[in-house]
Amino acid sequence: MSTELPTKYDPQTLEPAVTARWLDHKAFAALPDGRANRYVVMMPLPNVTGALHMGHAMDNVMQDLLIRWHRMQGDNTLWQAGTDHAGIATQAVVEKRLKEIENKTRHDVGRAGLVQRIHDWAAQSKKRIVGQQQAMGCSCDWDRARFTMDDVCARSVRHTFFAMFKDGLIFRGNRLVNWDCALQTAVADDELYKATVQGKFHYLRYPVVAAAAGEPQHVVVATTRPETMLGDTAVAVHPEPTKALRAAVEAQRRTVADAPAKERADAERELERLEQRLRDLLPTLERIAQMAKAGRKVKLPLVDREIPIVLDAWADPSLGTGCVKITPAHDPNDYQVWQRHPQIGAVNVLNPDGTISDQGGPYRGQDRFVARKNVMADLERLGLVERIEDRTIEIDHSDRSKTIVEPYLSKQWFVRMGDVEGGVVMGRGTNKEFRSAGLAQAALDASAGTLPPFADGSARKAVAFHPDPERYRKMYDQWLAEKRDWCISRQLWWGHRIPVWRGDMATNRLLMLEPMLGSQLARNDVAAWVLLPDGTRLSPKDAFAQCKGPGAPTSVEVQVCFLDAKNDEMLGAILQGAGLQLDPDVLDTWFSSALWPHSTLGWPDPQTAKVDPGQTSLAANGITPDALSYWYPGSCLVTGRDIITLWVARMVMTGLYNLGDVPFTSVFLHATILDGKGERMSKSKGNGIDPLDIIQRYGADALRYVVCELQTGTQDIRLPVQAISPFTKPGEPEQLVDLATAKPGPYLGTFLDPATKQPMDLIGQYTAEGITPAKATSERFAVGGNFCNKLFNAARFAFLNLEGTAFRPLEVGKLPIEDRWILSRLQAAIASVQKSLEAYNPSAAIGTARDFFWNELCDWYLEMVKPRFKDGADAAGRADAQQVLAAVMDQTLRLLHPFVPFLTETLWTKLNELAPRRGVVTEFVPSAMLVQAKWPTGDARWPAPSIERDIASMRDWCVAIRETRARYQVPPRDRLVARFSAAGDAATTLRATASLLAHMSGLAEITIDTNAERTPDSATVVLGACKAFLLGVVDLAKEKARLDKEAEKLRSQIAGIEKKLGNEGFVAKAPPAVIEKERAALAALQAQLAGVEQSLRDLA
RNA sequence: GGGCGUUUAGCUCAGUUGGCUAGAGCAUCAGCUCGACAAGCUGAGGGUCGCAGGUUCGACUCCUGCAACGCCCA
Repeated sequence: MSTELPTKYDPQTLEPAVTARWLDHKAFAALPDGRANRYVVMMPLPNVTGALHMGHAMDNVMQDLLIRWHRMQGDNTLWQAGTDHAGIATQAVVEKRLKEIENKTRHDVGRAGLVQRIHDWAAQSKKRIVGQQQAMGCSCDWDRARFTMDDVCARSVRHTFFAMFKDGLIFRGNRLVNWDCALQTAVADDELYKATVQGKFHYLRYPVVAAAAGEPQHVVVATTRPETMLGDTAVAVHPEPTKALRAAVEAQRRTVADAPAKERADAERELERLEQRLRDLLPTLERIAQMAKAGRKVKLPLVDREIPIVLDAWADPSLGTGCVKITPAHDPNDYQVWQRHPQIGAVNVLNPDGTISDQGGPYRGQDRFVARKNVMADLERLGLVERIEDRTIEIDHSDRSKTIVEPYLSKQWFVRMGDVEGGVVMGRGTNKEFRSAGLAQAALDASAGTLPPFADGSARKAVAFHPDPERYRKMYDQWLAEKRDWCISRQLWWGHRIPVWRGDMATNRLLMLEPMLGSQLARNDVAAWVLLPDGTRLSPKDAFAQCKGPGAPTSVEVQVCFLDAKNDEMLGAILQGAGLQLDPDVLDTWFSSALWPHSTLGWPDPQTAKVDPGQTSLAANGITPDALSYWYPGSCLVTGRDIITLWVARMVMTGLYNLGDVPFTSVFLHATILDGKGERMSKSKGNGIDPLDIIQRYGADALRYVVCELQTGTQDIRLPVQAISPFTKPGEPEQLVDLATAKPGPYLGTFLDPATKQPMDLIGQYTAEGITPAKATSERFAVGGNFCNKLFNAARFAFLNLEGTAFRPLEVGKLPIEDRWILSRLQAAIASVQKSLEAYNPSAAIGTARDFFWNELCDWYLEMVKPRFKDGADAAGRADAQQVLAAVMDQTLRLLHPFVPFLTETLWTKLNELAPRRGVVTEFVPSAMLVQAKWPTGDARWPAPSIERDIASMRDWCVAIRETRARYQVPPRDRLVARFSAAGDAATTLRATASLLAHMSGLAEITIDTNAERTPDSATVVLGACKAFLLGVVDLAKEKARLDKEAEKLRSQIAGIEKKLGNEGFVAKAPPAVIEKERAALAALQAQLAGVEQSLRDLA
């Protein structure tokens, strides 16, 4: 297949052809083999909610960079691709579409119907995501791609849940959740946003029961949500109001004293307010605190319930009325109060749909906002409203439904993270089994390197973070150290269903069932618990024994989990008959994501792991080992730091729990992509741009180049984004609209075009609403396009001259100076790129590669060898030049391949045609495709420090001469005569490089003497102790002015160094090497100044 | 409220254990269509390193305080 390079760089035709070739040849396929060195990257699975944005592009490009680099280094490389079902986000999107398009709710289509629709949506989404990833050049083994709802993943979820449930690590408990009344599910904290709404602060009077003379008749409390009073179970007052208020006053006095002038007035007003309370409010509060100590109560109006007054520091005497109503089921702070005063209890007055529950007495069934009005009207009528204030309130809203969320007390499933009595067996039944105090502790030990050694005494590997190990480990450790239980249930239909049959059962019924159930519940693949009303958890065997005696509870809760999903049908029927139900909830998405590094490899048993048609089997085949034992534990996890707690920590925990080993040993945390305003790019904010937009305009290589360049260390990346206005008429110049300053349009992700005032849709979701879609772009990517264009053209030039290149072993020492120089620089560049990649610094790596390629290879070497390719040039010199150039191109393409794979792969094909055998001293290992070629290592025979110095000196002369030419406006084509005045080493170097210097700086003739004569029309170039006269250039006045300026600059530099050296402290205390360096610099500058001054005298 | 981070040229960012005149790309200006490349070549201009103190012979770098911005947790 002979390829003809087009005359212009065109990524739009070049890149799809390369993608097709890679995929046709299955170039990214991973298969276990005999290699001991493996490199495994588990892709942070994108959501099937929608398409990828630039943040994903960063994540994917970083992974591909590492993967291609390791693949070329000969590692057995697996990049495990896949997608996440993303429970709530996906269900919300599909439900929204169902409503919009068919005007149906999920209840209209039923659980199975909705799940089917989400599967259809997910399939579409997956296709789109994979398309994006392939366009970016992601070299994943697509035949191993997984979805978290696949059979292999579902089986892992089931096994993990079963084991944890059996170990007592999964339990059901009370929890205050953020309840989305529209979607009727709990939502996680990170699915909330705060919005300011106009609300009211209602002051309510609760009558004191049997108020004695001198006691207040009412306790006044304030609330923004008066309907929650129906669920009040106490009012709280501070245990020591005087002490607390005085402390607050003292603190405020100090604030006033320290306040800067502009804040003083405010601080003083606050102090005055507190002092006022000290006088007016304190006696009442003290009295109420006394009443609380005496166990007094207030009567909760409307529902006529007597509730206690409790002493709790949550009631702040400096705020509100100093007394707080306590609604444990509907407020996080009140929930905490309940934990401290368990006797007050909790009353849940809300139904899942946001209406008032049966507990709300007369208001039952009313929507919470309707009930709010009615409650207030009724209290008003009873004279129990003291006053109402207007107030703006920050309220949590659900990101998914955009409605106000309610704190809501409900039963949820949890994974116990804290330490457990007797510890937790990790990697049970494996040869890596060990015992940890608890799940979170195991993950903490993994980052600290304090996991116990393996049975054979070898150390267990730790997890390390890059590129800032301490900072990121701290984030990970701090979160884990809280060891907070992980809430894993979600009230959704989309996801892995919680595999537990549960229900309340009369105790005598349970005992009646013992003959039938007893043996089933004792099976190894059945885990069951019996919960007594006091919370005690018993095994069925213990329960059958204990519930027989007198005083046994009349009713118990039974929970049963089967290891094998098939048993949900067979044995489930029996349980259903006994009154148990399969839990309707599904698991948190992160539960299945946490298993990703081993579920995708077939855990718990790769031999029986089901794969889809066309997918690579995970089983051993008699020749090669199974996927799990070959690739687990993996190598590096590449992700953003926001996911350290949600995902990284949980993968480490489940890996240790299921397999007794960490899922990876390195975590590479890359930068977050921000928009032009410095806000995190995300789909839900509507500011995420599609990498395909960038690819369409600049090419995937350009995108990758810039993304690599942007990844420096820990610095987040600000990426100003413009919209390409879709309202430009054909023939008009394209209009770019800066999205950081554009006015937002009617929907999230839409903006107004300032020219036409029309809205445009940047996220492609509002075509139904009739909003014109617009592509995004960012001028930042032009840099990458420029680079690729340069690479393309440099290669084209090389290829013009490489026809008929042969390989024969060359002796480096006999090559011309420019060949030795470029090989020496190439060697240095390869070493430096390698070092930067090892340090997880792609920006430094691509920077070095670029500098080598552009500033050395293109700007100097290609120019320096041109004469050897001219017609009539010496044949042997030409052959050497061809061989060296082909070798340098070979190594450069290899070096650049992980960064810009498409273009380098294309050029590689052409290089293979022109120069199939290549090398300098020894022949390089050939490869049909660059993706599978060997990573360059350079050659220890290439470095030539003295030649690097000679060329550096030649370049200095060249730049100085060019500058002088530019200053005198000598036409570029004019060849000048130069006389150099130099002696010793400087003269030797000049002689060695004279012909190159003449070629590179446009000189027709060079003479070198110890004391060259200046002609009156010469411009003088001074470099160190040497001079050059450029003949026939000058007018005297201009030359004098130039030299004066130069002398002045030199004098100021000399003065600086002299001052430093004249400082006694410096000479006495600075290290000798530094002083010596300064002295040498001073001498060089003085010599140069002497030269300039001499030149000035010559002019006179 | 607690923790972490950032602040360097018009823009986006580098700057290693403190030590040459603080760098790069883009943008700007001047000149160049000379056989790979105008997405280019050659050259130039541009910075009180957020502010105020301190340590040191020497501070972009270390310490303290302040300010602005961002992220995470509550």
